[in-house]
Formats: sequence, structure tokens, C-alpha cells
Amino acid sequence: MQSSEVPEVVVLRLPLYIRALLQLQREGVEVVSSHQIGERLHMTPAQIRKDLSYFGKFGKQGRGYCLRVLLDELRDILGLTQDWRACLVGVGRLGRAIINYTGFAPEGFTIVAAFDSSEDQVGTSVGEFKVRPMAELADVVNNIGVSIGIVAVPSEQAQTVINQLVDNGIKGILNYAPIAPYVPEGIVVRNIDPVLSLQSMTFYLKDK
Amino acid sequence: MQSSEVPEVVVLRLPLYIRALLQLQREGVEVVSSHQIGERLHMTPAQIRKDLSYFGKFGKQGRGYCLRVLLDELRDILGLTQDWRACLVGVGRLGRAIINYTGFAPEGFTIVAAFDSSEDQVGTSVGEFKVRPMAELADVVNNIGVSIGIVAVPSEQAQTVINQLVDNGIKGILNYAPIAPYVPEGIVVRNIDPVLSLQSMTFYLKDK
DNA sequence: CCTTCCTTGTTACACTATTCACAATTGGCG
DNA sequence: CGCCAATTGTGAATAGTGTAACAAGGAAGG
Repeated sequence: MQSSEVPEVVVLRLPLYIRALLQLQREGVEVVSSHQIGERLHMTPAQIRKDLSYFGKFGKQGRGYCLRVLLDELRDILGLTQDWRACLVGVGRLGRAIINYTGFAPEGFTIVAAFDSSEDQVGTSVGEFKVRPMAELADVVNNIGVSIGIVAVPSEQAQTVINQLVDNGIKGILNYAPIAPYVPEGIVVRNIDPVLSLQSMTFYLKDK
Repeated sequence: MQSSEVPEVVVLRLPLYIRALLQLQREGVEVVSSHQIGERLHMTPAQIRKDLSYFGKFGKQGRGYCLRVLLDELRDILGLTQDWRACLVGVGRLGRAIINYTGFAPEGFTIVAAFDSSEDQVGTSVGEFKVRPMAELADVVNNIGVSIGIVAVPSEQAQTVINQLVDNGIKGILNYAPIAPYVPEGIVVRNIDPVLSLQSMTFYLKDK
């Protein structure tokens, strides 16, 4: 269970396994094989077993995995047994869409505050939130206990905002701005960037 | 320039190089070294040179790359010298946000039609679009020439929608639904899934 | 023109990741 | 109770990626 010993690619795949298991659970499956999981995710059974083997032995030979147990183990490994609080920075069009996005809450991620660096936005209401000035970031992080920052500001401001978040104790950044952010060791960044996805897609589409 | 010979990881990085070059261009740089690019993207110069070497020789020893030339080459390699038309399927909250997203157009990606499989949505207006029924997909693909489908429907419908898109000649899928889609050989899929990103992030945040 | 300093393109190497293959078990069934 | 079919966990083999190092070439300045 030591982060440093488990390859990051493996960690990136664990949430997929959870997804597949939830799907199978809804279908009434109780015992599941690596083959079944692999089918759902279009991966080889060997890879799934190998990935799981980094964390322990969860299955029974000849039988497979007890779905319920494996699911709980995976959630535990990923730290998904607790709820995670996040704050949003940037309440423009994208930020508003993120606040209204209903996909986070069911998975245990809650947005608890919204910030913006522009004077015009501060004080306005977005959803159930009153938009706060960046100056209140420290308060919120310390009093409410927020560990994740969601960045939805224009690219020119993104690095500055990320620095502020990190300086105030935020440990994880979900970045929607089209930049390659710099963060100090120990801070985790995930970038969401559909344009990048499209730009690499066209390489394969072009001469057809 | 053969897709099959170039590793996908390399293709995935090319758009990052374009980004960095654009940034440097705005700062007035005309000649650029792999070291400079690497600095922006937090990558080693060696990796950048190696990646570029899959496609040709674009630099001058002792000097670096002519920014303008390299940028054009990269755009050409990725097929970004043409405009790409996409259609959106699913005009719920997420779909509406995608339609209003201003980040696609400047990069040459245009949404030209919006579809929805639910009767209630068809015929309503979203932005400048009249929402169409799925039945009109073939028409639009053939007449307007759309090669990319953006999927923003609930996860239960996503695979069905993707099948329909593929059957009607769509070659690339930008999928926002939280599933692992199946597509036939030759179809390119990119998934956008912030929840997955968060779920793998917490592995590193948990015991702190 | 020569020297010095850069920087590329590339080859060789080290490291990482995936797949394969199989021994060890397990459950079910006759 | 013993056999058969299934499936895990894993060590070894293969494939893929990233890094380092350097020869070759160019620019700049005296």
C-alpha cells in the first residue's frame, strides 16, 4: 500500500475497476472473475490480476472475486471511504457548469465553496454559493478542511491561482485551464483538457 | 508519418508542444530550443527531441528550431491545418455547457449540430441550434461532413449513441459519459472524465 | 579563419509496463 | 470421493518508454 511502490498507471486504472464492479453489481453479479471485468473495460484479465496483486490477494482460485469485498477493498485503497471536500476557483461559464455538475456528489466529492479573483464576480451568487474573494481561501481551507482545488479560470491566471491554492494548503488540483501547471513535490494535479484530446485525435482521422 | 509506427504516447504529447510554442510565440520568441520547450512543459529536452524525430528533422544544430516552422510542421502532422466539424449528442446540462464552451472554435473545432434521443428535447433550441432527432444523424454526417461526435448523454445511453454515431460514419468520439466505450477498429475515442481523475488523485491524498 | 559554445538527431541503455504461462487451488458434479 | 473445469497469483519473457550521452554540425566573435 506504499504509494511509491505502486506504479501510477496502476492507480489510474483502479477507478475503472470500481466502475466495472458497480455496473456488474447492479446486474446482480456477486462473484466476478478478472475475465468478466476485463470484458467490460476491454482489457486483458492478466493486467487486472497483476494490478490487484500490488495491493494483496482478494480472489479465490477457481472461483474469482467476491464482488462486494473487492469493491470495498478498492475503495479503501483509493481513499474513497471518506468524503472529499473541494473548492472551485473561477465562476465563469465553465466554473458554473462545474458547480452544477451532478456527477461529483454521488462519488463522494463535494464542492463547498466558490472563489473568484475578479471583483465583479465576488459577492454574486452561483447555485447555492456566494462567490468569495481569494483572500478568504485560507479561512475556508483551515476551517472547513478542503483538500482539493478545482481550477476553472482563464489560462493566464491559472498558474497564479494554483500557487495560491497550494500556498494555502490544498493538496490536489483538478485543473481545467489549458496549461501545464507547475506544482511542488507532493501536490497532485489532474488536467481536464478536451481540446488536447481532440488535437491528438485528428492525427488518426486526417487521411481517410 | 505512418500512424502505426509512431507510439500513441508521442502523438498525445504533440498538442502540448503546440501549446508551448504558441505561448512562446506570444512572448516574441522566434527561435526556440528543446530546452526552452521542456521548461514550459516540465519535460526533459531529450524527450522532446526524440518525439520530434519520429516525424523528421526540424531543427538546426547549435541554434534550435525556427518557432514558426516547427509550429506549422506540428499542425500539419496532427491534421490541424483543416477545420474539423463535430456534432453533439445530448443537450442536458453537460451538453449545453459543451455547446457554450468557447475553447473549441479557436483551435479549429466547430460544433455544427446538436442531437438528442429524448422526444422532449428534440425541437427545442440550444444556443444557436435547433435540437435534432437521432434519425437525422445520417443526413447531417453525409451532407455537412461531420467526422467527430461529442457524447454527453447519461451513461446508460452512451454505448447506444456511440454505436449510432459509428454506424453513421463518425470516425472520432469525444466521450463525456462515465463508461468504457466499445468501438470497432479504426475509430478513435477520447474520454473526458473528471470523476476518474479525482478518484485516482485521492490515493495520493489519503494519508496526510 | 579558427576557436568556443550550443544544440540537434540518434544510438545505446536503463527502466517500466504488459503479456504469457503455469503451478496451486477451489468448487461442482457424477 | 475423485475428477474436471475454472480461475487466481506470480515469476519469467516480451514489449515499450524515457534518459543519457555523444558525434556532427552550425553560429558568433575575435
